[in-house]
Amino acid sequence: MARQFILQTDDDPTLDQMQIPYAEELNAQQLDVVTFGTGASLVVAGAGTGKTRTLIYRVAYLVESGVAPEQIVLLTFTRRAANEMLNRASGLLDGRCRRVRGGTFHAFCLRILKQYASKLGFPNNFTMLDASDSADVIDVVKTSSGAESKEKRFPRKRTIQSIISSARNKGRSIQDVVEVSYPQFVDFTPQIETIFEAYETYKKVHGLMDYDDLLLYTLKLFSQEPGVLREVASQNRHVLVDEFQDTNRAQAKLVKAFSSVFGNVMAVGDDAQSIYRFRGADFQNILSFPDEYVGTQILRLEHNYRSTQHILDLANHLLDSAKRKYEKRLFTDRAEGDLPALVPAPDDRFESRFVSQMILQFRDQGIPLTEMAVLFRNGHNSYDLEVELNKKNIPFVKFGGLKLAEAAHVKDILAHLKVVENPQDAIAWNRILQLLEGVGPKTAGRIIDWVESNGGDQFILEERPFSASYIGSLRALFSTLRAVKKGEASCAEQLEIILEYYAPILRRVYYEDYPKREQDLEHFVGLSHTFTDRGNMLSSLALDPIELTAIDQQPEADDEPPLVLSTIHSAKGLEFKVVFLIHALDGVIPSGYSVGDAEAVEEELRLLYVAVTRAADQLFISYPMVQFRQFDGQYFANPSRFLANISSDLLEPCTLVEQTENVLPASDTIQQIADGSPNDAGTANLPF
DNA sequence: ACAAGCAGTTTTTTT
DNA sequence: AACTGCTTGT
Repeated sequence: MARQFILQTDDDPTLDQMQIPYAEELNAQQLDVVTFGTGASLVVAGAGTGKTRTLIYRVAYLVESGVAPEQIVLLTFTRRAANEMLNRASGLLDGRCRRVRGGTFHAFCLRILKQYASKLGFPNNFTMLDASDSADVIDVVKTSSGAESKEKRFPRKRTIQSIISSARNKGRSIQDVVEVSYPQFVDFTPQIETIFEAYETYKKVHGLMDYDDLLLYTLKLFSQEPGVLREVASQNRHVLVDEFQDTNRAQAKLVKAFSSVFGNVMAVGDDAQSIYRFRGADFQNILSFPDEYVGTQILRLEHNYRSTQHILDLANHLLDSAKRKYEKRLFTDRAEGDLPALVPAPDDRFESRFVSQMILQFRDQGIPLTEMAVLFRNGHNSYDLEVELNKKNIPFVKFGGLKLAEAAHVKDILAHLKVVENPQDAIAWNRILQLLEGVGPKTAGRIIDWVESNGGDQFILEERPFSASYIGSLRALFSTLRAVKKGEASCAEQLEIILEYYAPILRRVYYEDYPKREQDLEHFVGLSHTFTDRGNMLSSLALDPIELTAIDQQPEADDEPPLVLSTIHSAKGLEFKVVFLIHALDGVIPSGYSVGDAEAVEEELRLLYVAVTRAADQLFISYPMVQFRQFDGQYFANPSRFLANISSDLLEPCTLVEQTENVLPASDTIQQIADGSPNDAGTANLPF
């Protein structure tokens, strides 16, 4: 090892000269993290141990010790998390903290690539592909590369996209991924490999990048251009990484690269909360961190401030049953509170009525809706509940599930913007051309070829190698694109131009439900005022998608702050006083797709752990006993295998009973009734 | 030859 | 709700 010379910093303020009384506001472990000096550190932080709070104080501390805020990089999992942290840090100290750079790995890489794209042979106006755009590229190259087989079992475009993405994220070969995760398609491995190569070429030719490219091309840029690496890394005096257990190989390498000049990295994570294995995350990154950074200090946060002992007991029990043991035992000083409740409901409807009634009841007791959350494994698990909440006029926001930019009509208008931004973007062209009457895949392809070879990027139609049946619509399209491109119009104005052109198309294509979609688009235009330029807006929407339901809530801003509905994945890092976990069925959690793969089932168990540890005071786990399916009608569903055989000291089984006595005429309330003796191990009352 | 419409299947989780 | 395969219509 090279000799180290330590520079004395005697004029920097000491702890007691700082504005914030760190020693008073933090416990000893937290203070160690916050005041950590230079070099590499790994913070192993259990759920609810004040990890976010500690990071915020760390940022404030660094700023107070004289580090320029713009030299601090805070990498988080969502932009929501980054903004929240920086806002809180600003509240703690002052506005300087807002100048801290940060966001997701993808967003951070995008900013670098927008600067240096040309060094990689990409135009700097390259456009982003989301997962379904990527699948569309695959659809195109599948046919043109002749790899497609007429056999029935050829994988769908979405599946091929997942295979390719998985291989790239895990740094493995296509063959490996197919053999391990998609054994049913082993026979098609050569074709998938061909498609993969064609896919990579296609993106290069058309100036397109997918999510994985943002990470991988940034790494490529760094290895190809050491000067760029030095330039970027020398701006990062301190690198802080949240949720390190959910980073993949590429992200771990990026952290190394970002910190390669100063060597000051702090990675914070919890191996027990790793829930993104499916997209290449590897919690081994935590375990190998000390090997990667010689001299790493390992710091721990173990004191849970969030949950009652009962909730922690259940959480600890779940981890105990994991095959791979996590050396973690959370403890708290908090009073015991109520036992977590396991509530079987006869069916979906009962479950929804139960949850919504309990929510109203807690609200009457003074708990604001925002302090409560309903969590579920899949985005669609909450459909029935959403109907019930609407009926009862309970406002809610939903995180996870369909995103605004993923809705077909929004993708349509965004595709018009993309074409103006990057006329090479054949996928966007394809989308907007097929909206024209009389234009299908073949004709769209021919027009795209024409655009590429005839400078159609000026959107001028002179000759007409086109059929009369659609030349009119094509003219209208081109003149719209010219109008969008020409003016110095704002994003919102550009969208208005497109919308005016698109309105009749919307009505024709989505004749069944266009009013709803029109509303979405209007909200979307309103929202676009926050963006300054087109390129920025397009990439922001791809990287930090806005939830579709978040938009419905906007107009009535002074309404009661809403209840949170969220997939467990999207609830990461959040906490609530009251948590309902619904649809806790076997086949839902663990997902039916995971059974058979022990590692995948383990991840589902961690997912349940994450859900349970979101709760501070009250936890209700419910499931419908009967499920409906399209063809075989009703069938009985089993509760999650993770909840079977849990002692009633940890998770209290409860029953739901329909109210029989009519206290109120139109009462359809569900009444919780003690079944048998009060201390009977089998059942219990819920506090009505 | 190609588009459009219909019927039947298939759907995790996210940047 | 979206994708695939099939049939019909231009």
